[in-house]
Amino acid sequence: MASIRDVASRAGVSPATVSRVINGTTPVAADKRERVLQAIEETGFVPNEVARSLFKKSSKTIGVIIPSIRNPYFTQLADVIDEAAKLQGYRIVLYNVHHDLEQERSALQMLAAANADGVIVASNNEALQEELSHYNMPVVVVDALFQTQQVNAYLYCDYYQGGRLAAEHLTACGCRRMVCIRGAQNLYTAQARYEGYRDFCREQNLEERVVECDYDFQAGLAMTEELLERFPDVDGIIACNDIVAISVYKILHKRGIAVPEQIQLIGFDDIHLSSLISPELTTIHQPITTMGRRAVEVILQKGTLPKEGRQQVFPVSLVPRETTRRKEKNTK
Amino acid sequence: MASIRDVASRAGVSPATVSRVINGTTPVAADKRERVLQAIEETGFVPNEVARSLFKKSSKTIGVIIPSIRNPYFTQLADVIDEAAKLQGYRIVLYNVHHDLEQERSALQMLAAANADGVIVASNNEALQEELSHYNMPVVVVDALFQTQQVNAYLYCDYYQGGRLAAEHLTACGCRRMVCIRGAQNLYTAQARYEGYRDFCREQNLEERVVECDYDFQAGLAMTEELLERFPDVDGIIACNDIVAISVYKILHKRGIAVPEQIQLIGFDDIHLSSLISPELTTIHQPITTMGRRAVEVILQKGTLPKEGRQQVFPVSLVPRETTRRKEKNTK
DNA sequence: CTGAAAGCGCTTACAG
DNA sequence: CTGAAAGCGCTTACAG
Repeated sequence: MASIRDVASRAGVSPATVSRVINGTTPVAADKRERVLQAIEETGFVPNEVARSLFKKSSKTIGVIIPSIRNPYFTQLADVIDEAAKLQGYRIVLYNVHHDLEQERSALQMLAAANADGVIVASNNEALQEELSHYNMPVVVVDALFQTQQVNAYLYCDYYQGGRLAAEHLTACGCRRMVCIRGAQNLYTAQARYEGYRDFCREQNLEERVVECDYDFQAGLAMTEELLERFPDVDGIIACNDIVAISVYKILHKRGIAVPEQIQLIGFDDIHLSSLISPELTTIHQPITTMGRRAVEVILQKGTLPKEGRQQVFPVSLVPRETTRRKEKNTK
Repeated sequence: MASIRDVASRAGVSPATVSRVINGTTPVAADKRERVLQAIEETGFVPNEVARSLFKKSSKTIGVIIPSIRNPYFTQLADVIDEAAKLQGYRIVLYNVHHDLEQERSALQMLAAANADGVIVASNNEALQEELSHYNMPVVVVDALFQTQQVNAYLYCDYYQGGRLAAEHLTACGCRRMVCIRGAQNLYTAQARYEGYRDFCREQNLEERVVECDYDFQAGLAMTEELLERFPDVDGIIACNDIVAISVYKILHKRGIAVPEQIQLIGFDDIHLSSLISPELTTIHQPITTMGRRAVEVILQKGTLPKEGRQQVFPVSLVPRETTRRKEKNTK
C-alpha cells in the first residue's frame, strides 16, 4: 500500500503538505493541491488509520459489547446504535462476548488499546464494574444497573413497572393461576421484573408461582416442560423475554394447548419478531430505539453529563396482541 | 494511561526490556523481569494495540461485512465466524453495511486502514469486486458469486440444487400450483435458486409462477398479499428464505388459510428460528456453521489456497418439518 | 502557504 | 541478557 511519503514524492511536496490537503487543516496552494490529489488518485493511497489514530488518540470508533449476537434484542439495539453512530461519523465495533466475563474483559482491553472513543456495554456482570472505570474513555451501560456505579451513564427501562404491567394485564385477562418465568436473579433486569410481578401478586392476594430460566430459546423450551409439570393448572404465563415466550408458545402449541384460550402468554422487550410470529405476541415494550440513540449521544458528549444524570430510566408499556385476551368488559 | 516508558522507568529498565517481558520474545534476567511485572501491576499498564499494530502490520483482527444485522442468517454466520476466529486468537470486527455499496466500500477501507488480517464479506454487489482486489489482505466472499473473481475464495451453497429440492418436495407433497417467491435476480444466490425451481418445472411440465421479493420481513409481508391476489388458487409457496417464509406464514395465518392443509410452505437457509416457530418451518438447509469455519480457515492460511480451490460449493439438503406434508405413499 | 523535525507508543535489528 | 536507536505512517507545532 502506498504511504503518504510515496504520494509526497510523486507530487513533489512534503508529507506534511499531503496531510494538509487530505485533512483540509491548512490552506494549500492550488497547484500543489492539484498535484497531490493527482498523486493520491494514481497511487490509490488510503491513509493508514492506525497511524492516524496513534497520533490522534481517537479512532472514530464506538465499541459495543453485547452478551449474545443470537438474541434479537441485542442485535436490534446494536443496529440502532450503529445507525446513530454513523450519522455522527463514527463507526461501531461489535463484540459478542457470550455472557463471559473473561471475554468482556478482553473486549474492553482491546477497545481501550484501540483508542476507542467510548464503549456501550450491555452486561450484567457486577464483577466487570471495577474494570469499567480503569479506562479513560466514556462508558455507558445499557440494560443493566449495578450496585456500585462507576461509569458515565446507566440506561435501562422501568423493568419493575414492566413486571407489574404484565401481571396486571394477565389478571385483567382473567388469569388466576399465572406463573412467572423469571430470569436469573443475579441480573438486575430480571430481578426488577420479578419484583414487579411479586408485589402485584401480594397486593392482589394472588399466590406467587415462579420458575427461573435463562434468556434463550433452548432454556425456554426446557423450562416450559418443567413448568407444565409443576403447575399443571396454569392459566397464564409471564415470560422473562420475548424469545423465551416464543419457546413457551412452541411447547404449548406442540401439546395442543390453545393460546390464549387455555393459557395466556405475555413476553417482554417487544423485539420485531414478536409481532411477526403467529399468533402475534403480547408483550411489554422497551423503547430500544430511544435507548440506543441516547447511548450514542452520551458517548459523544464525552461524559460531560452531570452526575445526577447518570441513571436514565426509560418507560415501558403494554402491547396487547394475540396471545392474551381481555375479559369482555369494555368490549362493547 | 500508563505507557511502556512509564513502566520502564518505574522498573529501572529500558522500554525494550519491558517489551521483551510482555512478549516473551527474548529471555530477560529474572530480577528485572520481576520488577517489570511489578511495575505493570502497579500502573495497570495495557499495551497500546494501535502502536503495536502500526509496527506489526497485523491487528489480529478479521473483518466481517454483512448486509444486515437484522437478518438472522447473517448473525448466525457472524457468530460462527466469531467463535472460530477466537479459537485462533483473532477477534472479529463486524460491519453492518445495510446493503449499501458506499458503506461496503468504507468498511473495506477502514479494515485495510486498520491493518485487518483479512476480511470475510457477504455481499452481492458486483460493483464491489474491483475494490476487493485493491487491498493486500486476504478476502473471502461468502454467500455470493461474482462474474469476475478476484479474491481468495468464494464460499457458497448449491443454491440451484436447493431450488430444485424445494420444488421437488412441494410436488411430492401434492402441490400442482406452486408459486416461487424469488429474491432479486441481480443476486447470484437468488438467481440460482430460481433456476433450480424453473428447470424442475420445465422438466415436469408445470406452469411457472413467480413473484419477486427482498430478503426481509416487511417485504415478505407485502409480497404475500400480492401473491394471493395474483394466484388465488396457489397450493404451495417456495419462499426465497426463512424470514420471508415466516412472513408468508403470518399472512396465511391471519387470513385463516391452513398450512400445510391448504397451502404448503417451504423456506430456505434453515436458520435456528425456523425450527423454533410454530409450526416448524420446512426448509432447505445451508451448512452455515461449516461455511463460517471454512471462511476463517481460508483467511488464516493467508491466501495460500491454490487457484483451483477458489470456489467452494457446499451442499444443501431438505429439512421436512411441519409446514409441508408428503402425500401418503411410503407412509405405511 | 510550506518544509523539517519531533512525536504518538510500541518493536526489533544491532551492538555489546 | 540489555540498551540506544531507528522506524511503523501519520500529524502538528514551529519557523520561515
